[in-house]
Amino acid sequence: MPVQNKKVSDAVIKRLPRYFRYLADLKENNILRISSKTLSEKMGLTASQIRQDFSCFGGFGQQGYGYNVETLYNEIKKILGVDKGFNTVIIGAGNLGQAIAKHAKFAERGFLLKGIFEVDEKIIGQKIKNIKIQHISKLDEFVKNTRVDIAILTVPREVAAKTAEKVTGLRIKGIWNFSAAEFDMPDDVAVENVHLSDSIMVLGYRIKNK
Amino acid sequence: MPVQNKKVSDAVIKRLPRYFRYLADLKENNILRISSKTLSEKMGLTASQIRQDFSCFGGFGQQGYGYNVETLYNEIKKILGVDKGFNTVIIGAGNLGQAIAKHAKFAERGFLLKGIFEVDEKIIGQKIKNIKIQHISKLDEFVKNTRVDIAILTVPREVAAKTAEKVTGLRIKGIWNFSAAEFDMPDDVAVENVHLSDSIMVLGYRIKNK
DNA sequence: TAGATTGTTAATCGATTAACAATC
DNA sequence: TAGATTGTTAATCGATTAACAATC
Repeated sequence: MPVQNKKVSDAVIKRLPRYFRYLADLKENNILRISSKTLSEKMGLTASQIRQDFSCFGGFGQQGYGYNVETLYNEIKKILGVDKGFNTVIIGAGNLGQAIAKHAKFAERGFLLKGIFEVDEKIIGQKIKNIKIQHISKLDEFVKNTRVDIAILTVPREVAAKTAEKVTGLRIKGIWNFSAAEFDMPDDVAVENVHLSDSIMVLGYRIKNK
Repeated sequence: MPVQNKKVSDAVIKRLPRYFRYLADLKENNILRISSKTLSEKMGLTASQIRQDFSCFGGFGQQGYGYNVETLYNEIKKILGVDKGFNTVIIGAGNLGQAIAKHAKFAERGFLLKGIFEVDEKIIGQKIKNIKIQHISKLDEFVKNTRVDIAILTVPREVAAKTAEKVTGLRIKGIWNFSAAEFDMPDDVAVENVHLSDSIMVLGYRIKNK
């Protein structure tokens, strides 16, 4: 059984979704097996790194054969928790919050949107994907009835920290943060920042220095 | 003059926007100077790393004093190219494309939206921030009249690679890619991927393994 | 001046790559 | 079987951290 004994490094974890995408693609193209060498050429990695990465979780290959695409896909799916799925709520139904709510891809990947919360009365009551946008004050009651794994934070910077605190108080264990704020959270809360401004600035730098 | 002789590593570049954010914050709070030690505590880095990072660009501090916030802010701004600014176009005016178009923050950071392009006739002709959404076929002519540095790609995965090629053919030097596709580009084109699905999957992993 | 703090060189740590025995 | 390819151990590379002379 692929038991993960020593802590897996961040670098490896960040590559997992990329492996997952490539394997989904191979699967779609009815490719049954793949060697670390072939995969490395497709992905622009070294074969060595691929084997090292997978071996963190026990290794799923077979000498002389390579990896069975279906098996590997399923294993990574399990490692990422996508097989079990996660329930999410969006907090902040502005432009970005609404765009994310409407994004079909997340559901496909096992991230199910269960609720949308806002403070702006003009937006509250509207429906997105058959989910009625509620006032943020209703969140407490909501989490009592529905398991919520992830809060997607698309609120303005000024209220982000406060909202993050509120959310962790409700025992939500993960925050997907789109606000420009950063916050320290208790150790049992996972935060993943999507700083779009940072990302485009890195692009700017690269253009300038090409 | 802070001349950058040897290639600056990716790790450093990715930290620059974060420094920039923290410095903007310090500036806003009328803090005039800061030492690497104090900044390191705020940001959760080591003072050593901060000094190493800045020294890649020549070093902006002074012994016994630390760094002048305003100066450092301006230097990083220059390094990132934010002072000169970048012109952008959005290609794909779906939910995400529209949300990005409406996002005020990018303009503040020197990324000016100049055009929006689509294929869906139902959307074409609408206006966002006083910019009329045009058919993608108008892009060629558009770039003849307006300098475009960055194409923001919010098109479906299936057409992403083709669109990226089109864009580079028009001499646009940077692609901010939100589609799940990946593409190899000529060396003089910079691509920055924002794989939202990857990001939320990493979060899922972390929640599961806390 | 004395204390503080830089920029840089050296040491350490961790991640990537290479090599290879094991084996399908 | 012989060839292919794994998982893993060892070597290398690069990034982070520590130390410290220089100096404001």
